[in-house]
Amino acid sequence: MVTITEIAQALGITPSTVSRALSGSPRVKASTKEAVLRKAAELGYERNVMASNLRKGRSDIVGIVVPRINREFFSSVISGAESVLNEAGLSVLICQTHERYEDEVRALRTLKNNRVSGVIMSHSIGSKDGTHILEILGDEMPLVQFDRVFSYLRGAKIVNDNFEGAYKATCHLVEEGYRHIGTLAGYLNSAAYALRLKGFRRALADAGLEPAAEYMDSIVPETGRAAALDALRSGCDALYSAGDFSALGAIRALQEAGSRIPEDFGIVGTANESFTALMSPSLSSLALNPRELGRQSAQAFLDGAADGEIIVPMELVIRQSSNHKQAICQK
Amino acid sequence: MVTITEIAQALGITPSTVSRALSGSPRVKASTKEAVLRKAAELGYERNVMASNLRKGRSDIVGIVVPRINREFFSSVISGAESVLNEAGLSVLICQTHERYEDEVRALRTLKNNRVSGVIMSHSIGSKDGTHILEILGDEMPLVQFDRVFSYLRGAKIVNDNFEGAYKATCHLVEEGYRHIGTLAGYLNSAAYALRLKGFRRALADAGLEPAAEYMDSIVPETGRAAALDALRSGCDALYSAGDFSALGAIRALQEAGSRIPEDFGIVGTANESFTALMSPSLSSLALNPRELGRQSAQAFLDGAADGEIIVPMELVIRQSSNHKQAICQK
DNA sequence: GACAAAGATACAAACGTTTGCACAAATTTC
DNA sequence: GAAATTTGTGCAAACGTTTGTATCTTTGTC
Repeated sequence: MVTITEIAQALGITPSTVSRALSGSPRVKASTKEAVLRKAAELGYERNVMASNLRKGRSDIVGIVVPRINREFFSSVISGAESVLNEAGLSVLICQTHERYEDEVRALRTLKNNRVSGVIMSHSIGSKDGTHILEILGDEMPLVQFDRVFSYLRGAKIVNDNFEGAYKATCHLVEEGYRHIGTLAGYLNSAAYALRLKGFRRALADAGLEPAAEYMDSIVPETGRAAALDALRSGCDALYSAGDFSALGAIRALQEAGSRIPEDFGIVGTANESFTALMSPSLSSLALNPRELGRQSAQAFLDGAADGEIIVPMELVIRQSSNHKQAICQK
Repeated sequence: MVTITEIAQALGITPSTVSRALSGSPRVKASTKEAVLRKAAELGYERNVMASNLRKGRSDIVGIVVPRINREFFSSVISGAESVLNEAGLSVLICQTHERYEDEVRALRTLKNNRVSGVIMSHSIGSKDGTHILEILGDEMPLVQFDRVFSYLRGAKIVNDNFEGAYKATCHLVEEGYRHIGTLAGYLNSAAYALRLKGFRRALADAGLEPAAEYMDSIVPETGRAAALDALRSGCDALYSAGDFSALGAIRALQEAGSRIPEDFGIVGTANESFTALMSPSLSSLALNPRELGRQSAQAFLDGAADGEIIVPMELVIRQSSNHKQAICQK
């Protein structure tokens, strides 16, 4: 492995100058800089990152901590963050917590030990509060939280605009002509779901309507089925679901009950999971935009991870399951 | 940040002994070792990984290079590998190539510069051959390839048993009573798809049957639709698809053409994408087992990444789309 | 009790880079 | 034209760990 010392010897100058030349310091003459660059290329020099890190006291690595990487949402966030960070010459060290507090602690310690230049994370379900995070990271390490955030911690927080998103989704159902609209609201102990419910209610209130039904169960297909059948009995003609999986269950149940979608019943889900486009009828969904969440998180880190919340808009993807007007017209 | 030197001073010994004590060298007395450990805990010492890496000439980081992280297959591989590597005290540095040759080169350089202790990768579509990989990594760096492998490179290769898997899937269709079986074979310039076609043919040959049709298009829903309609016209009653998306398209087309699945027509896909379980009818699929691929890749690295191929079995997940016998019986 | 062998620790030199400070040369200022 | 400023480079000390070799201490052996 060729070092800056060898380059220096080859050119009859000192390692310091070579170092400065390579890092583009204004303190070295243009001609020397050029000579160094040429020599470096000639010898196939590559900076020893470990030595550099040691001297500088930090690495060019950003740690990302997520519950699981093999979830489309998280992997897309990572993908987005990685793109931005790579562009800035930084690499990404990934840790999974498997939703466990212990693994989260271990991951943060690993990152701290590797002297990463910052941490971007979404905490695990197992972490009931966030005190351990600052305990491990200390006061210096830049911290960016996304999606699942402890709002009382220092640093930047990047979240979807769940209120506005749910508001838009619900308005869409109203505009399509549905009038008895209910919701599958999901776990209300999560801030995201609570905001979606608020957005739903506000949209109806602004339209002069009452919520036709509110189901606070978890958002899996089974609860979707049960809620949809109940909603049908109580005269609902549309549902906004805070998750796609519960919306899927709802559609199946409604179809089996002989209800036509979107003619008789409209549904909008949330998350824009890949299967939503593949179903029949395809499912309208409020997209979470995870890549953008990742990009913004990375950018927030690059900008210094200052305290504050950045809100990323959600996009409503309209598909067959809520396309009431057009379905009616075609008949 | 507390260093081994401070621990040494506090105990009146030298940094060397502290270092050895912390790394569990047999050359230090049990009592000293214990004293060091206690003092280290007391002062909250944490090893400076960068200094350690510099001295040792390598890091405790393994690089993983994949085309895209936000694909279920790759993220699951990473997840599996990460689990095993973490267990062994190693961290994971992730790079995406976005299927581009240039990004792959850049990623490998980054890893090389970070002096990772090994590379686990699946090459991008843009890499027509693998010479650049060894050019960058040199002769020393342990290399493990998975799924998309250049077989002529040194190091370990972990691949699915595509032949055996397709064989099993096709046999399953035969056992269910279908007799005019075709295939959506996919891109044959990829080794995986070529092997699946071979497995398909062998299974039919062993059952004394002829392939009823073979479609060599890419495996997207659209080609699946077209192929399925053609297959129906030419008297097929089943298809093995080398991808789930083409199988999805096929099912939709067949349903629209009035064919009942699985009563009139059976289908098995490949990859076990998450949507396969959510469809109606649900799609039988040959699972790729990416987590296991990841685990095996990590293990192969830990074992020294010796030359050779490790073949991971695929699992056939039987769902409604091929459940001919039971569907018939129920009537 | 002397001497060898082993056991435990100390010494010191790396690893390759960065960076504050010093210094020399070139340029500007009055 | 001397002093002041700028510009470019060299010197040397870090950064904190690891590890080969040397040294000291203990134990064992005859």
